[in-house]
Amino acid sequence: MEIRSPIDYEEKWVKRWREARIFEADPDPSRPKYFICVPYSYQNGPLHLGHGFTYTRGDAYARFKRMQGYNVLFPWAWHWTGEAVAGTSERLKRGDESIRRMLIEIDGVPEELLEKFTDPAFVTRYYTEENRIVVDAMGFSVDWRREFYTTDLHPYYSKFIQWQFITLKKRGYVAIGRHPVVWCPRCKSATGDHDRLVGEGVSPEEFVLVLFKFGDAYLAAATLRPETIFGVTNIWINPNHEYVLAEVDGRKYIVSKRAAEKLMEQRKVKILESVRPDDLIGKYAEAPLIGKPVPILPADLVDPNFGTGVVYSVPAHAPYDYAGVIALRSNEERLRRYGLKEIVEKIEPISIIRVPGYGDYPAVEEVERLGIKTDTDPRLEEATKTIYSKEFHEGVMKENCGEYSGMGVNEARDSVKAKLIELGLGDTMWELPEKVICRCGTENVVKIVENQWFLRYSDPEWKEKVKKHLMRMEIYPEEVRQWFLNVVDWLRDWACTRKTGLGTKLPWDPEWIVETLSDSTLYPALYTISKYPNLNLIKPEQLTLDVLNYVFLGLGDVEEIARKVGVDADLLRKMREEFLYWYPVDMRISAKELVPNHLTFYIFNHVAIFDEKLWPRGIGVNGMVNIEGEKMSKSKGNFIPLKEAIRRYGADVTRATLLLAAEDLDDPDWRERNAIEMKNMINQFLRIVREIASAKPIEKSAVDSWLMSRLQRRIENITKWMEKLKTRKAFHDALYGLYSDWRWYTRRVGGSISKVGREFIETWIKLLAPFIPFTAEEAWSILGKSGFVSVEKWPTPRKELMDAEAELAEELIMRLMEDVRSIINVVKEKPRKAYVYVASGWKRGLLEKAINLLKEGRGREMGELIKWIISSKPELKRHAANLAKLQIENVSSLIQSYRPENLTAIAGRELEIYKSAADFLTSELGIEFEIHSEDEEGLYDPKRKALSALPLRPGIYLE
RNA sequence: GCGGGGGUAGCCAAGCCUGGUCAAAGGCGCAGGGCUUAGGACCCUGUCCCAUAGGGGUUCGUGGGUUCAAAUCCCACCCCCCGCACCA
Repeated sequence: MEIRSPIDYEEKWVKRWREARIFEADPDPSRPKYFICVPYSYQNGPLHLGHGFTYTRGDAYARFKRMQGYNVLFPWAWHWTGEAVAGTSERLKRGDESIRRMLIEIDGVPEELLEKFTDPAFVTRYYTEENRIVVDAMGFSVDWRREFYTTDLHPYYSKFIQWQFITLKKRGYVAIGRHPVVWCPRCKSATGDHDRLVGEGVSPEEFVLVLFKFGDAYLAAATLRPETIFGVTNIWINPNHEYVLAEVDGRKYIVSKRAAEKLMEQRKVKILESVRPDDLIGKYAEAPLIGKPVPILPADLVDPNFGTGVVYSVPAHAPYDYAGVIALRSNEERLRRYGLKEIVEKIEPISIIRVPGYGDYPAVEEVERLGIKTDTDPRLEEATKTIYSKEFHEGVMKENCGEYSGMGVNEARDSVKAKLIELGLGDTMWELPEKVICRCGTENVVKIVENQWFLRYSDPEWKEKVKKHLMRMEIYPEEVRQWFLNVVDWLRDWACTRKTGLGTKLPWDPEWIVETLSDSTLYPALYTISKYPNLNLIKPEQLTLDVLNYVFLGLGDVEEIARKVGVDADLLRKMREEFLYWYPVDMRISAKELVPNHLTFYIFNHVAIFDEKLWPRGIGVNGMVNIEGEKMSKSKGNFIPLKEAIRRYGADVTRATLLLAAEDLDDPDWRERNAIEMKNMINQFLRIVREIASAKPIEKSAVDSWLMSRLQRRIENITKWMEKLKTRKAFHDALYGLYSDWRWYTRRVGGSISKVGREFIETWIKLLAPFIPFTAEEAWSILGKSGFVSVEKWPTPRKELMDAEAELAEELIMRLMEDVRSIINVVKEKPRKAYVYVASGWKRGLLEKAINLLKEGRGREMGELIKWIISSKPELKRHAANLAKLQIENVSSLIQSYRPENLTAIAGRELEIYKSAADFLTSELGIEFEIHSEDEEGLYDPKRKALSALPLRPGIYLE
C-alpha cells in the first residue's frame, strides 16, 4: 500500500527525518529524558481518525518536549492479542458476506487477499504493515528501532509477558477460581457485548435459592429478595410446564426442567426424574427460617425459563404475587380442577416491611391503583421495580421478622442470605436478568468457568498503593484523577486468561492464553530494551527469566547470568542502565475509554512489579472522535481511516483539524468543512512565509515593539497550555493567535515588514512545529534555514521584550477606530472628517482617582469622583456624574490587563500616539483625521465633544 | 442502578476552577465592500433586538438563592453523551 498526500512536501520530510534519524533516542546523561507513549492499537483494521486524535496529541507533546531540550523517547508497537481477529477469520471462513463487504469496502483490503484473511496471524500482520505506513505518513516522531508486536508469534514479546506473569504470581497477585460468564451453548464460548443480537449490557446476577422442604427434596425458589421470606404465603409454579427432581451438588431440588439444564453449566447436576406440576399443586412445602408450611399453587406469572421456575409468593410486597392471588381467585376452573378454593381464600398478604409513602401492603396498593386484574399484565414489571427500589433504599423490617426486625432492607437482605446458606436452606444460582441472544441466534445462559486465573485487583493493599500513587501523579485533565480513584475502588478481580485467540501462553498452565488487556499493562518497559534484540545485539532466546529479572528488577549476579545465557555481561549492564535511564514513563496519552480498564491496570501492574520510583508519572486523557456530530462506526458508514484522511487533506491538515476540535474530556467532532478551512489556513501561512522569504526587510517599524511584546505573551501562553496538555488551546493560539497579531501588524505597517517581523515569522514556525510538523519544516526551509525545525529550540518568552505600554498604545488606536466605526454605524452617514480630542491635562487627576478607587475595590463609590470634578471645575457640574461613570468604566476594563503606571504613562502620551496613527486611521476608515488637545486655544468643536474626552478615551466629533 | 462528562448566540466551539475586562474569543455559515479577466483563495466590515454620537434592552438548559455585581458560586429540577468486566 502507499499513501499519497495531496501536499507534495509531506513525503519528502518523512524521508529526511528518517535519514537524519532525529527521532531515534539513546540514553544521554547530559540531557533530561522524557519518555512518552500511547497505547498500541489492536491490529484488526486500519487506523482511523480516533487513533489519529490520541496519537497526534501524543506526537505533538513528544515534539514539544523534544524542542524544549528533553531527550524524548516516543516508541511504537502493535497489539495482536485477542479473540476478535480470530472471530473475523472464522466468519470469513463460514462465508459471511457482510464481513467480506466490510473488509473490502471500508477497510480497503484487496479482494484477492481475502482468502488469506482466514488466518488471524495474516490479518494482524497485514494491518501492521499498512498501519506502519500510516504512522509515518502522519508524521509521528517515532523511534522505530524499538518496534514490536504482541503474542507468541513474535520472537520475544511472549518472553516478556511470561516473565511478567511469573513475577506477578510469585508476589501473590494471581489467583485461581471460578467465574460466571454469559455463555453461548452453541458457540461454546463466552458472548461479549458486541457478539449479541439481544441483551447488550446484560451481565450475570447472583440469585438466592430459597429452599422449601418438600419430602426429602427441596423446592428451590429463586429470588433477589430473600429478606421477604417472612412474608411468604405460598409457592407458585407454572402448571403447564415440566418440572424435574434433580440432584445438585448432592442435594435434591425440584425445579423446572429448563432450570435444571441451565444449572448444569454452573453446578454438578443430575436429573433424577420428571415431576408433573399436578403432583405438586395443592400440597405444602415448609418455608425456611420461619418453619411454616405453605401451599404450592399454580400461576401463569411463573416463567419456567427464568430462574428455577419456582417462585415463592409475598403478596404484601410483590405486585406479581398479589396479582397472582387475584388471578387465581377469579379462575374458577383452576380452583375447581385442583380443589384449591379453600386454600386460596385463606391467603392474606403478610406485611413485613415498613416503607415511607406506603401503607402496610405496598404491592396491594400499587396493583389496585393501576387496576391490574391478571398476573401477566405488563405493568406489573414497572410496579415491581418501583417497590423494589423504594423498599431497598428506605424500607425497614417490621417486628415480625425475628432477629432482622428493625434492620434496613438492604442490610437484612445480605444477612438473611448468609443465614439461609449457613443453615443449608439457601443456595445461589447465576442468572441473566434479561434475555441474551448470541449473534448465532442461540439464547445464552450463565456458565461458571472453572480454574479461571485472576489478577487480584480486589486486593485492598494493592488498591491502597495504587490510590496513593494516583494522588501523586500528573493527570490531565484533573477531573480524571477522581474517576481513576473511583475505578480503583470498584475494581474486582480480573479474569486474565482465555482459551482462544492469539496471545501468550500462561507459563505455568499452557491451556490458557494471557488475555488481551492483561498482556498490555507493562510493555512500555519493554520499549526501553527492545532495540537490543531488534538490532541483533542479543538473541530473543537469550531473554531468559534470569536476564529479564536482572534487567528490570536488578536481581541476580550479572556475570553469572551472562555466562549462563552466553552474552557479554556489559551488554546486560547496558540494558539495565538503559531501562533505568528511560523509566519511569513520564506521560502516557490515551482516549478516555481506557480509564476504567487499560490505564488502571497499567498503574496496578507497575505498582506490583517495579520499585516505587519507576511507577508511571503522568497520564493524559482525551475524548473520542465523532464524525459530523455522530459517533464513528463502520456500520453507520461514517468510518474514516487515517489513510483516507491523509489522501484527502494531507497529514498536517488532519492533525490540525483534530487538534483544534477538542481537548480534555470533550469529544472532538471531525467536520469536513473544518478540514477544508484548515487547508486554506495552512496555505495562507505558507504564503506569508514565502512573502517574507522574498521580501527585503526594513530596519525598523513603528509597531515592532508591539509585535514583539505580543509574541512573548503568546509564547508564554502556548507553553503554559502545552505543559498542561491543553493541545487545543495551545495550537489555537499558535495558529490563529499569532496570525491575528501578524495581520494587525502588516495592516499597521502597510506592507513594509521590518527585521523584527521576520523574527516573528521564524518564531511562529517553531511554535507550530509540534502541531503541523511538515508545514513547519517546509516553512523553515523556505526561509532558507538549515537543519530541522523539529529539533530547534522551543522559544522562551523574553521578559525584556514585554512592553505593556506599547500594547496599550496600540489598543487605544484599536479602540478609537472601533468607536469611530460604531458612531458611523449609528448615524448611518459617512462623515468626511473626524476630530479627535485628547482630554485636558487636569483630567488626569480624574484618571488617578479612578484607578485608586478600583484598586481599593470601591469602583461603585463614584461620589468622590463627582465631588472632585465639581470642586476642580465648577462649570462642569452638569456633566460630572456622567464623566465619573465613563471614567470608571473605561479604567475598569483597562486595569485588567495593564498596570496603573502603564495607564498614567500612556495617558501622558496620548496626543502623540493618535497623531502618529492619523494616517493609518485615515487609510483604514477613508476619512480625514485631525487630532487636537482639549486645551487648545480656539478649538474647533461645534458639538462640544471635547467635554466628554477623558484620559485614555478621547472625545470624537464627526462631520 | 453506579460512576464520569456536558447543555453558551444560525451551526461548531471558548469562557466557568480564580465572579466585574462578557452581547460573550475563534471558526463556519450568511450579508456588504475590496482585490481579481472570472472563480477560488485572500483582505476589510457587519451578523440577538432597538438606536442619526461611541448608547440602551433582553440573553448563556429550567426554576430558585448568594452578591453592589453571576454564563461564572450555591440548591433543586429537566435533558444529552460516555464507561460499567472479558470487549479490544
